[in-house]
Amino acid sequence: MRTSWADSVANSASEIAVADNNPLPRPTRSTYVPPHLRNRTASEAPTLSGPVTDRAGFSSAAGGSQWPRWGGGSGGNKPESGRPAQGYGYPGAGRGGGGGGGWNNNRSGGWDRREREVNPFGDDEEVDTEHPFNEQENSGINFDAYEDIPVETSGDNVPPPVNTFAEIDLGEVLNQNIRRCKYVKPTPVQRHAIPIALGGRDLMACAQTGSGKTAAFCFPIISGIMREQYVQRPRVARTVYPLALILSPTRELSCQIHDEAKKFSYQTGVKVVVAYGGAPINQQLRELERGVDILVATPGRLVDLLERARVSLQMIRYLALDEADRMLDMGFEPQIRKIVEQMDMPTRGVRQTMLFSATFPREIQRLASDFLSNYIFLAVGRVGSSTDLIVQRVEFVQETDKRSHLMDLLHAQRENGIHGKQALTLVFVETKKGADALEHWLCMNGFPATTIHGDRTQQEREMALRSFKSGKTPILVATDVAARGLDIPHVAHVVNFDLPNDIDDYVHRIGRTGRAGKSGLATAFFNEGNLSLSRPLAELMQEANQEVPAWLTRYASRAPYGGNKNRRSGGGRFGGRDFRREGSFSRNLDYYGGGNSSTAAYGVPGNYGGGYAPGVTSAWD
DNA sequence: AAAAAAT
Repeated sequence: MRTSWADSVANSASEIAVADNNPLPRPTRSTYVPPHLRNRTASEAPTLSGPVTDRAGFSSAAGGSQWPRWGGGSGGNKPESGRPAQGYGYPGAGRGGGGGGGWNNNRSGGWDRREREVNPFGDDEEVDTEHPFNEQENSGINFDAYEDIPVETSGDNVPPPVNTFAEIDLGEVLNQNIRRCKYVKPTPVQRHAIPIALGGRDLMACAQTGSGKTAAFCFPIISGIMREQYVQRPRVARTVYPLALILSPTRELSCQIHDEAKKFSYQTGVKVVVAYGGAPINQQLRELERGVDILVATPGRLVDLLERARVSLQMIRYLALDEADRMLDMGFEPQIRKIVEQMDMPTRGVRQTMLFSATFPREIQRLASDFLSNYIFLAVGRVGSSTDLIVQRVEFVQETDKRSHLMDLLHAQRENGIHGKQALTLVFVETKKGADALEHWLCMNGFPATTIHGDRTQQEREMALRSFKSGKTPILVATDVAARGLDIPHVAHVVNFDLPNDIDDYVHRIGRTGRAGKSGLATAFFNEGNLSLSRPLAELMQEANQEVPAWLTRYASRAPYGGNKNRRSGGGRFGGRDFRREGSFSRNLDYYGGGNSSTAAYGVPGNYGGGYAPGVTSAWD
């Protein structure tokens, strides 16, 4: 039987009082610490925030600091990754003044910020330290859906995966937050990616957001920053020096990552700030000035901040690109190169770089390798594993019939729904104008809808998302701005009103449902305008054990090879192969290689039974 | 051709 989190917390509250040897003040409202008693550890090291081993509550000092102490002057290195000794300079040295020396620890501004930190978990209850990772607890993630998922890794000396959070020494404070999040055991991507990241290795990972991808790169980053005894950063007027940078392709996704990272870093002293366009910059500047360890950002706003010299990347130790293939495609690549290669960020091999996405076209992998050093490639998933959870339907609908067809779907859905309530339905269209038009039409016809796309103000976008999540407008019409990464609970149905031209986009779109191991439905409207998608779509559906309509198979068999960019560029659909391994020996398996072997890929159902089939797709972000 | 991302 399931025990609620609140119950177990209540039951163990008295034990905690004894068992908890965490020196930090509790986040309870009743605990008032007068100013003169605050920040006692800091008084032992006046300009710094105190030894992090105290703050983090690590069970041992094993490993020690992975990086050279910035104030110590010793040129240590990261033994695990064999990085060269780093001769960091001390930018701004001598410019600071006064008592504490010329350094400013941005993480602690004279008092311990944690005492004022808003509890992102919305309660002030303690967590169960007596029964860490109690298997009876339930995070809401359906772990059974993740059993026996095959994993492919390549690269030198891949650290072995772990099976439990307890096996990883992330630090007690972070462990508490993991329990507060009700994560009982790591998801497959976390099991593999966290040890790799903690080992200081660069990583290219194909993984599913719904199963905790954000945590997979956040935990090691937060833990790594905490493990620093302290970090001394330059003090240059109005410039801040984050230690970690997380980039994502949309503003809403950056916000989401920020929210998650804030939860994970609660009470750790690690400060997370988000910066994105469309919102007043002054507020973001103020947040930055209050100190930042982890900066989550969209590229445009970050470039702005860098050009204003309000942010410097020279202290960056961790770089994470979420939706990395998107970040490196034509639209974004120049900006990313500018940020990573042409500003003041430490070079690859000096910083640690982690790229995450589900889809990783070979061409993008090749590009991405510019940013990586001796990296490990990780692919988590199995033929049809995740998309098994999403029922995919394709219907032949002429352009002129799409609206009435959608109306039929929505009516049927409403009638089958509980109390006649409309289930959350996400409708993807091709254009911003089309989104507005469809939204208007739906509203006119009695279906409360809203829309999200790049022509709306940021306020409108955020309002639309809130209104959808809350069920106030249970239909959200969206462009591809909402296709990737967004974790919207309870999306029952994704409708591809207009299909995308790229199968990877389709994979990301339908992945907005069937999250966290739950089931979902995806319906696509297909017509002659989508011929180039017929082959990859039919393949994908077949590989995911979906029913492929005969008419679609016919279209697919007639469709010219190469109509889809992924066929050419090397597919990145799951099953994701490390492009470094695609030498001549695997030519006959390389369905995406541009060779004629690819024609063998289609219509060979015999391969799909077990294990990997090359070029397999799933809804893994 | 469209979408996203700075003002």
